[in-house]
Formats: sequence, structure tokens, C-alpha cells
Amino acid sequence: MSRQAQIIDLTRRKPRQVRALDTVEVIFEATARILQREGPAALNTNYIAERAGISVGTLYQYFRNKEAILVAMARREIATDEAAVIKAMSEAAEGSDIDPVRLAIRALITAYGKRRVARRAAFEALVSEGLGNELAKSVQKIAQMLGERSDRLLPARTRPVTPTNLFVITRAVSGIMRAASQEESPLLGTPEFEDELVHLVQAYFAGSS
Amino acid sequence: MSRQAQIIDLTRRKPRQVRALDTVEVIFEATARILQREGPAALNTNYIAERAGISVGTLYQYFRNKEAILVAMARREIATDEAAVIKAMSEAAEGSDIDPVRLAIRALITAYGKRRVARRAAFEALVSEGLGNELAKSVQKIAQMLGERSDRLLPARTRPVTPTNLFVITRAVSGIMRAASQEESPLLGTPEFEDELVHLVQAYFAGSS
Amino acid sequence: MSRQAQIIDLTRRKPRQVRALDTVEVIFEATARILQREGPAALNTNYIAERAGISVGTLYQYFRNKEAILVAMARREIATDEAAVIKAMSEAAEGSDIDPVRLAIRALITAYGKRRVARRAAFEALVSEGLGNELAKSVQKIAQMLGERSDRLLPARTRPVTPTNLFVITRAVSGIMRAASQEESPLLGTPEFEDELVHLVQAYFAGSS
Amino acid sequence: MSRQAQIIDLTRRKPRQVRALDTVEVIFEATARILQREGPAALNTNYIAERAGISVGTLYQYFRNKEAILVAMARREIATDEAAVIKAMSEAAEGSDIDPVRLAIRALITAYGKRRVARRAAFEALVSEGLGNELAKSVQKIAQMLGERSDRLLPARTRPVTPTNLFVITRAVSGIMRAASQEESPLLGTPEFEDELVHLVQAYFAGSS
DNA sequence: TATGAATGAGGGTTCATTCAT
DNA sequence: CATGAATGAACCCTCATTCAT
Repeated sequence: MSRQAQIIDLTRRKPRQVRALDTVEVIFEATARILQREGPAALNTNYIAERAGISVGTLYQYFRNKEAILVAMARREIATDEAAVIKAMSEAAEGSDIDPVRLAIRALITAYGKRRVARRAAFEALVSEGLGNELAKSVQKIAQMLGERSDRLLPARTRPVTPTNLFVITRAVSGIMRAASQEESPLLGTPEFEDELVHLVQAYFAGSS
Repeated sequence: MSRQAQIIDLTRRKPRQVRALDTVEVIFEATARILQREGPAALNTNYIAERAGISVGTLYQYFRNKEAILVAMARREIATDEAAVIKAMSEAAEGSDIDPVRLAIRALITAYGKRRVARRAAFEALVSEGLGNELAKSVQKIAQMLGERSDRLLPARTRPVTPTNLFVITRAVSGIMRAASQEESPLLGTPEFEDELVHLVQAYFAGSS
Repeated sequence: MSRQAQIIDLTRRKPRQVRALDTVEVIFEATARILQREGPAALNTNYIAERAGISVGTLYQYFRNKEAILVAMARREIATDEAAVIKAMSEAAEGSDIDPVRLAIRALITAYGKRRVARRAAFEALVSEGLGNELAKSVQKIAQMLGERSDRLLPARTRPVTPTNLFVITRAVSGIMRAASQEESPLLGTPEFEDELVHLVQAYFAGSS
Repeated sequence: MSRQAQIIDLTRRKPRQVRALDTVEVIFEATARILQREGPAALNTNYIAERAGISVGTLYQYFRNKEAILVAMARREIATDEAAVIKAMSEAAEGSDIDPVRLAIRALITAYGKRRVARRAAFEALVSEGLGNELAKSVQKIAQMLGERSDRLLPARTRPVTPTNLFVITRAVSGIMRAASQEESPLLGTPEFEDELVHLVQAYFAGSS
């Protein structure tokens, strides 16, 4: 194909940004599906490309290497969750009648309900790649926010909120979420589950140490 | 080799059962060390055998394939932890002055303090192999025990203990342990950490819903 | 690599279909040569690739596994032989002065004269893979044709041609060919050999049972 | 175990020859069964020993290496067949009313009826090992006998028997036998099959060239 | 940018054979 | 002679990555 032809081809396509987003999305989608249906052992770049309907070469134009795909997926997932929780907490603080903690937990439950296997695999990849701290950072960010706004978010607390408190409660909640997701617990969708999570948080901060 | 040497060799050689245990142990040890020092990517059967001071062939006489090693390691780890916690809870119930919950948590912290990277890799292998439920089952076993003996183990509770309660609290605790281990939190060894975990459990059961 | 070189490369590269055929051919060639010169024990995929001047990876893009190479070779060999014999028989029936049976046998002898060791190994692979019936089917096909056109192909027969007759005579001929090839009999190239084969067939059908 | 003990053990056992024969037999049996049931790909020395109920070490005390087992099996098979055919031909010559050729062929058919897959595999091993000529030699031996005693064995012949004749007819017969065995032809047990084989031989020698 | 054939290092696994008991 | 755990060379095959088109 001549240089000329290539330029002509280019103009036929959609704007680059949009196409790039499409492609990345399509790669994520294929990766998620393989992870869900066939497990991490079946995941390889040629297969991802095939399922995504693109060539391996193209895949490598968007991601430096295989792990980069998983890492990007996991990061996006984390960012989405984080944003959802933060949004819930912010809105709650701005006058909703519902307990802010409950709203945050509800947001988290909603986020965890989606694409569980793919999420898990992506997270595992993050950890395997030694980037597990990114996940931790996100949780920590929530923890900090909780700490800073403890006056409004945790009005029932009976003692000052320490970093250790925040570590404990945030990891407790994510641990429960993770387990419910991994064990495919039927609790995940129930109101009782939400209630108990809320209770755990409130009781932890309310009880005298 | 001289006759003499043979005799010496004889005395060096332990009975078969014991030797088999030794070999498995040596394989686990090598696997753990590689995992700790060089990460999961560096783990391959030839290397494990080399580090274990045995031949690959021998390794394959003890384990069907590479994953089987990780799975066996993880299972043993789980069994050890489970036994430690159960033992702590049992002993506590039999008249120790210390809070049974505290003793159980202390046992857990002790178990998690050992070979963290290797443990994590082994657990990940379990999950990858689709045996993640084994881990869950172990946790569930502890949960059941907690429920059955709640009179003695959780004297401070203000409401009947439901299965959901047990799910929540056990996953909360393991989630925190997992996170502390994964994030290599400096909290892991501190008395404050133990205190807060105990508090979480007691507050959760004591607080009115 | 310079732009110039790329253009030159372009012209060197044949269309895809043709290249694929080339690669398969090159693999067959290498396989046959190894089989001939070093025997079946020396045959391994890395070596085949090396001798073929391609990479193992490429080899595995054309063949699912090692046996597939042998099987494909054998199938092609069978098809070639079958086609040669059928062609000879067809042409003979259309007016050649020479005895159709003689022409068919001549075609068979010619086919068997080529790459004997490689042929044999490929056939053995076929059988090992449980595809031995393919070889039989090919022979049977010839038998059928012989039966259907027995008026013209076997004018000297003194009795109706039964399926058993066809089984016996076709297996007799292939058995002789096989033996001559395997024992590297000096008869293979001689006119006497052809004469005797023809005689066997004619006598079998001419003689009263 | 002391030297003394070994001697004592020795005397406890059956005479060496007998035991050795037993062991060899047991190894042949196991080998044949594996070959029959699971094919040549499943054949390995450890498995043979296991199926034979002996240890690998013992197996290697009777056979230098794996191939030696197959070779020995094939040789025994060949010898048995050869003896059966020769015996039939000899007896026939000594006054039986039945056609000597028929008796020989009947003996061959009987021999081929036994353990077909194992026979075939053993023969293939012979050939693979480059010992294919042994098989040929056996057939050639029959051919020679046929030639030497052609006056009595082939009274109907109309021309002098040449070496080429003998090559052709012996390979024709073994080829047919081989094919019938390999293709598991239902003809194998029928009188018609025997008749046709006899006819082939008689017609070949009777017909004028 | 997209393509996808080609690459080849690397790793999992087998299995014939040995040898100390 | 029997045993069978141990050996390790050999080999099949995968798959992340490249690069010429």
C-alpha cells in the first residue's frame, strides 16, 4: 500500500481520540470476557486480539505489554469505584437524610455487583505485578476522606478517629465486599447485607475502645 | 563408590515415609523462597527442583504439575491457620483469663506474620485453580464454631448471632489481615492492631443493630 | 533496514496463499530428509524447523502438533498415489494399446520409487494415529473402480468379480509393493517385476476357481 | 541386606530358567495388552513394569532397553508363525490328502488370528528399529522352502519357479494377511478367504507367464 | 495506524535408565 | 536377582512481542 493510500485511508476514519477509546474499550471487553469465561490461564494477547476483533499488532499499539492491559483495567475499575463512593459521601454530606456511611456502602455494593470475575482477575493482576499498593491507595484515599470529614460522616463516634481506626474499618469493609464477590454470596443483593455493613462501621466507631 | 561409603549412606538415609515428607517440605521451602525473593514470575519447576536440591523428575513424582505445588502449599497453610485459631478458641473457652476473641485474633496475627509473599502466591494459585472456595470454607468453619459457642466466646453480645453476622465479622477480620499482609503494614506487629481487631469484633456484636 | 530494501523485499514476497503452500512444502521436505537420513528417532519439531529454515513457532502455525505433520504427509502421499493409479486406469480404458492393469501397476511402481523411507515413516505415523483406515480406504477405492470397470480393465476374467476377489488382489499388490519398498528389493526397478505383478493379477482373475 | 541373606533368598526361589521365562512372559503379556488397549504412544517401561507386576529394575534385568522388548516379542511371533507354516508344509508333503499350499495358508491364518494389535505393534517396532529385514528373512525362508520342494508343493506349476516368483507370491500372501488383520476384515475367519488365497497361489504358478 | 505471519526464548513435562538398598 | 526412588537429558509446545507490509 502506498503512502498516499494510507493518508486517504486515515481521513476515512473517525477522529483518532474516539477510535482509540473504542479500541481500548474493545480490548477491555474481550479481556474481561475471557477472564470471566475461561479464567486467567486462558488469557493471552493473541486471543484477546482475536476476541476483540483486532490484530495483535494493534493491541500492542495501545498497550506496551500484556500486563499493561490488566493494570489499566484494574486502575479504571478502582477509579470508578472510588469516584462512586466519593460522590456518594459528598452528596450525603450535602443534606441527604440518609446516613452518609450507608450511602457510601450502597455505592460500593452497586460497584461490586458488576463484572465480578473480570474485576477480581484484574485486581489479582495488579497485585501480581506488584502494583497492589494502588488498590490500597484508593482505599486509603477513602479512609482519609472519612477521617477529615468525620464530624459529619461519623457523628456517632465516641472517640477521636485514628489512622489505625481508618485502616481497620476500610479494610474490613473491602474485605467483606471482596469475600462476598468471590464466594458469590447471595447476601450481596440483600438489604440485610447493607444494614450489617453499616452497623459494623457505626458500631466500631461508636463503641468505646 | 566403596563398600564403606555405602554403609555410611545407609545410615544417612531415613525411612521412606519420613523421606517423602522431607522432599515435599524441601519443595515447599524452595518454592516459598523463590516466591519471596524473586516473585511469581521467576517460579518454574526446573528452578524449584534446582533450589530444592532434587531433580525435576523427583519433583514430578510428588506433584502432578506445577500448580499442584502451589495448591498443596496453600492448603497446608490454610489448615495450619485454621488449626491455630481453633486451638486458641478452644483453649480460651477452657478457662483462660484472656478474652477468647483476643486469643483467636492473636493466633491469626501470628500465622500471618510468617512467609507472607509465599502465602499470598500460594493463595492466589488456589484461587486461579478455581479452588478459592477452600479458603472460604476454612473461614466459614471458624464462623460456625464462633456461632455454636457464642455463649462463651461472645458473652458481650446483645442480640442473637445470625449467619449474616458471622459472615460479616469473619470476612472483615480476614480482609483486614489480608490487607495488612499485602500492604506490609507496620501495624501487623503492634499491640494496637490486635486491640483494634478485638474491638471491631466486640463492638459489632455488642452494639444494638 | 532501508526503504530501498523494503521495496525489494516486497517484490520478493509471493502472495500469501502461495507462501503458505511453500512453507508446508518446506516442512514436508525437511521432515522427509530427516526421516531418510537419520531415521524416525531423530525427528523432532525443533530440528524440523531448523532444517526447514523456519522457526518452531511458524511450524506450529501450520501444524497443530508433531504427528499432524506426518499425518498430512502421509495423506498427501496417499492422494498422489491414488490419483496416479486412477489416472493410469482411466487413460488406459480410453484406448491405449497397453493393458490397463499394466499401466496401473506401472504408475504404482513409479510412485513407490520416490522417497521410500519418508513415505514409510509417514504411513507408520498414520497407523499409529489410528488413521490406518485412510490408507485402506484408498486401496479400497481402487478396488471398487476395478470392479466397476472390470469389463474393460479385466477382459480376460473367467468368472464374475466378487468383493473378496478385489480385496485379495488389491492387498496382494500393495503388499508386494510395500515389501519391495521396505526390503529395498533390487527388483523394484526391473521390467521383470512389473511383468510378474501383471501376471499375478491376470492369472488370479483368469484362472477358474 | 547381607550377602548371606541373598544366597538364602536365592535358594528359596524356583530354578532360574523357569523364573526367567515367567518374567519374560509376564513382560510380553503386559506389553501386548498396553499396545492393544492404549496404543504405542502409551507404551513406556515404567508402565510395562507396573502392569506386569514387577519393578522397572527387574524389567531391565531381562531386557537391555525398551526396544529390546518389542524386538524380542516380534522375533518370537515370527518364529512361531514360521514354525507353524513350515510344520504344515512338511506334514502336507508327507501324505496328507489336502493341498500343501492350503495347509500352509491355513496355518498362517490361524497364527494371524491371535493378538493382532500386539503383533502389529511388535512388527512395527521391529521395522522402526531397522530390523525389518528379520521379518523379511522369515518370509524368504518360507519362499526358499517352497522353491526347493516345488515339485511336491506346487505340482500344478507350468513353468520353473524363479526367485522373483517366490518373492512375489510370498509378499502377496503376507500383504493380504497383514491387510486383513489391520483392517479387521470379517473375511479373516471365512472359508472363502482361505479358498481365494489358495487360488491366488495356484493360479499364479499355473498360469503361463 | 492496522495487520498478522514470524520469531524463538523459555518452561512444563516425560520417561528411559541407573543404582543403592 | 528384585526393588523403585531418583535422575536429567530431551523434547514438545506456547505465547509475548516484533516488524515488514
